[in-house]
Amino acid sequence: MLPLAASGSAALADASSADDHPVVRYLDSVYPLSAEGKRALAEMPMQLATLKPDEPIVREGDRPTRCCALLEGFACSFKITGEGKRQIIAYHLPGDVPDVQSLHLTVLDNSVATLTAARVGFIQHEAMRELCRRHPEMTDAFWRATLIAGSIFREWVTNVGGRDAYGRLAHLLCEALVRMRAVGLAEDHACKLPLTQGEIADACGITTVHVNRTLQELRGDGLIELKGNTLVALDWHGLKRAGDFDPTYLHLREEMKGAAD
Amino acid sequence: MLPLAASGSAALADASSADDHPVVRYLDSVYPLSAEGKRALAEMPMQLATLKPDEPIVREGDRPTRCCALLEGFACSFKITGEGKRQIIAYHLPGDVPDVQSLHLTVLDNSVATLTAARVGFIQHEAMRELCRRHPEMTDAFWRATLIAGSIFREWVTNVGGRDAYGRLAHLLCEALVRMRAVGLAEDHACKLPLTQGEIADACGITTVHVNRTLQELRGDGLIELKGNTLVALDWHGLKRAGDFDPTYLHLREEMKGAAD
DNA sequence: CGTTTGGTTGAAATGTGTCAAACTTTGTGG
DNA sequence: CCACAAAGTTTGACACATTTCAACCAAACG
Repeated sequence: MLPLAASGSAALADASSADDHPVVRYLDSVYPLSAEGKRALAEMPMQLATLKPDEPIVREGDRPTRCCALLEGFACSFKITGEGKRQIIAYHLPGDVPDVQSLHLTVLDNSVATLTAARVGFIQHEAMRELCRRHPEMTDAFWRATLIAGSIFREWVTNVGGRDAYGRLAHLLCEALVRMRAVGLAEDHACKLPLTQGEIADACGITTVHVNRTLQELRGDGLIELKGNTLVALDWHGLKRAGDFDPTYLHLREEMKGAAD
Repeated sequence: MLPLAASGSAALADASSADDHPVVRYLDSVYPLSAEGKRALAEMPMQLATLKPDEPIVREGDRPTRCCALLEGFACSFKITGEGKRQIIAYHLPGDVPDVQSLHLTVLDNSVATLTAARVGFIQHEAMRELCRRHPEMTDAFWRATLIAGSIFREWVTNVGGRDAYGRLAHLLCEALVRMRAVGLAEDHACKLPLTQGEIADACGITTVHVNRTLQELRGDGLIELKGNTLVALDWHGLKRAGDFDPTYLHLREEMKGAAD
């Protein structure tokens, strides 16, 4: 793991290849980039920040002048309902830019916070626009990334609206595994799951207590092993079946489809 | 109501002003268009079709070569879960293009069907791309419309995941009223609600029976009147409170914010 | 080592689902 | 225009999934 350096303002591109840049790696997996595109992206000036777990990044109602790229660690988008319940609406992996839409929608309609210790890079909207102007492929790449995020929202509506607790959890775990694999953070059918049961609960729209009981069911059925933040799908096909999981909605590129097997 | 003409292939722009075109009207409400932009949009060649209620338009898994513009009537996007449940993930009003994302994502991840009798226009992807090339403002307008749709998905995740049946229904009705008003299909706090209780149920992730009972609660609390497809918010502020409704997520333009009062 | 955070358990309360029937409205064809 | 069929709404009794609350346990941590 990279050391979590102190805050500062710098481009992330040093001697190392642009492919080491998490945003480059993710975006390239979504929409193949040219060498120049990658370099330009990696050389974007951004203000680096190191964050602790559970730290806010941006808040609902903000009118940001910059985007936030997640470089290392995990984060989530969420809303707080009137009764004070937190609904997690998306998980973010390294390379994600959770608030790209702030380029076009002035006021943020959800908050973003870290789940784990994280390193983020803030990129001025103007720099972003300049990049897209100079390298039209970047526009397409961000477009596609945004559309995929939208597709995931649709699937989440289906998940919380249409499946019971058992199915929701199974589906969530399937998605976690596939997305982790797609960015190289999982091997075979095991990965880190940097979530407490409470955070899983807030994403699935059920209680912590019920998450706990339902996870035990999944374990009892021999589908998963989950202890100390490590998730293993003992029976991948069974888990997919339980979660009614069809990875189409992730719109993986042909070469990455293997991540879903 | 316009007569539902037989299918055919034609531009919709005749002698009448471009502003009569539903897509022009909606897109302009999202992102103000120039006169030329409006004209170009209204003159887009499209294949017209007249559809009955509950007719499929496109299906999950399709790889469309054209987009579908809803010209008249109402439609919805949905997915079918493994247990055969239908989860409605979005309602579409006249002027919507429910599957714009098919321009960038080859395979559709949800189905679209009519709710009422409807008139739709199919537009070849190539024509769409040509339009955006010639009139960059159209790219921005469709972008913004897509982002707003994404924002609505986020709110729906919150709605089905974070609120009980009473709140979900209240929220849904608030959204319906505001969106209807924004496109001129509602006056004051009344509008047509072209949905059966079953269709409301499929959107909220609850049962038809429970929708029925909960609607009675809303009526009993003096919040709404709802009979024969006509919805009236008797107590708009009470309904907003009940649904924990904050219209920020609809990203209405300043001039349209009145639709939410 | 004590303190905190997250996980686990049990019993009772409750919201929502299920099933089956009756009722009402809408639409249609004779 | 009526009569009938079809579709949508309403009701009741009961089953069940999920919540609530409270307590206890285990692991992580300074």
